[in-house]
Amino acid sequence: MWQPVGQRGNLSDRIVAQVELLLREERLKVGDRLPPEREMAQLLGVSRPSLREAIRALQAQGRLVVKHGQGVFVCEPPSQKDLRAALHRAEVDLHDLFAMREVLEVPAARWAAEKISDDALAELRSTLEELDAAFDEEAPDFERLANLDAAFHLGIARAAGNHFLQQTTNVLHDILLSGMETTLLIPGRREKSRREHLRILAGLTERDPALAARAARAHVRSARRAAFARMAEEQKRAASSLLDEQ
Amino acid sequence: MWQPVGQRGNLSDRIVAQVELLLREERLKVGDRLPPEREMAQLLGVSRPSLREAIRALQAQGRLVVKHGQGVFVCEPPSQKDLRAALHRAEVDLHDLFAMREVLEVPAARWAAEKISDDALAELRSTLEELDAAFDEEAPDFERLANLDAAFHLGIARAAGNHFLQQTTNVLHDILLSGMETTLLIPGRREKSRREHLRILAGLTERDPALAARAARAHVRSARRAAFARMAEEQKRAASSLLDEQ
DNA sequence: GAGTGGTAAGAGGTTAGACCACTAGACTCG
DNA sequence: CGAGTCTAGTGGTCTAACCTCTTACCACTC
Repeated sequence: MWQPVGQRGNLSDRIVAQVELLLREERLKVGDRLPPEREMAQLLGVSRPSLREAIRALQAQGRLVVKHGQGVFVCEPPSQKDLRAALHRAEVDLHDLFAMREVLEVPAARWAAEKISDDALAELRSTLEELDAAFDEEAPDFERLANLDAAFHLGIARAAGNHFLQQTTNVLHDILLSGMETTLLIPGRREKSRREHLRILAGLTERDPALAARAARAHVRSARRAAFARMAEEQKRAASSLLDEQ
Repeated sequence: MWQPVGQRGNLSDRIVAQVELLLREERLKVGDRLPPEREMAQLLGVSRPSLREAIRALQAQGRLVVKHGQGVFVCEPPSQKDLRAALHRAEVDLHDLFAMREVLEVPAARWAAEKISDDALAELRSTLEELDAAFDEEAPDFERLANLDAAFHLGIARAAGNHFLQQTTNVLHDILLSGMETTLLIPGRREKSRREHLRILAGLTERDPALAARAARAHVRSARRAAFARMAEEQKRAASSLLDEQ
């Protein structure tokens, strides 16, 4: 399992690659403890500082967690979030993200309403239907829901016919997804979001730029309110659980 | 700048935090080289391995890039890199770029007017003075003019306080520069552009968001008109020279 | 028997100093 | 003037030691 690493490239990069391989092959599973640093360094045929650099890099990527006096452990993939500590920093960025959504998606809806094709319109409609169907499944797949929601907005950006706008919207939604900051699973949010989406779609169908733009603005603002409300809720819960522990 | 780090937590984590702070405050800018590891370790009052672990972590996050034999450098935030990579593949035309300038720079001016600091305001003013001086030189350097013009608009995006807006504006102006699509050298354009810049600056100075936003919109539209007028002109000239050759 | 405290083993944390490998630019030679 | 060489400075790696924290165990006390 812990063969000496190969030849090319930075030593610690090679170590990182090897550990990532073991993670992919699930020979290292979540919760496993790695060998002690000294021992692992010997197994890999490297020095301890080099191994530690590799561990640092994997820690920064959220693949490993290091516990002083205990060992190095494989932790959950970052998709399953529990990083309560990062909430504060996330909030700062979230303001920026939603502000940018409004900046980008309102003109996108306006331009799309002027020039969207019937095909693209049909595609948007079917995306919304898929989203609706995905909600009604027994075990709604969070990632699928988030992707379908993003697909709807990206479809509008594409229909707007501005490549720069489209790519920027792409990156923005990537960041939103990776931050798992979607509001879809908030209780009561589903119906609201659904109505808002339909209003945007109506604006596009009517080829009414002003209507589409208004609907897009309303949607982004509503999503933002929901996101911040949930965040405040989570922080309150985190604070009270801290008190309970005392 | 490189004060010894504080007390709590892992040493290399504290170093990471300090470097991140310098990056946020833009005391370290994209492309900057960090001090040599040995020197930097001494400045921070830590050992070289500890510093190297911190550098590894920041490298894994994509904030630093290490070049053997050269040094450690600050690189673009990942989201900006993604956007640039995506746009490299897609072809973007001038219509798209100017449309996006309006989308981005109008809100930028509005937000900047609400929160710009006196320092940032002074910097913008001096950028405009430099731009004016550069015009009056015997042999105006086109690249310098374009960079100063971009610096003014990027300064506004920075003052708007939204990182994503700032990064997107960065990429946008890079593309404009690389396409040599600046309107500054068009006859009669200098004075007009100067007046428009001053109107934006006035809006910021008055802390009047609506005024700043209107001035920014007017400026982008005027620049767009100038660019397309010149382009039409050039095409006409090209066509007539083609006729002449026959 | 339950609770308390000390102790030691083993984990990560940090340091020092040395040497290797790569890069760029200055220098020298043809 | 060009091409090869040299050198200074950079990151890359290693060794070996010591520090600090966590845990488990065990003797001690009540």
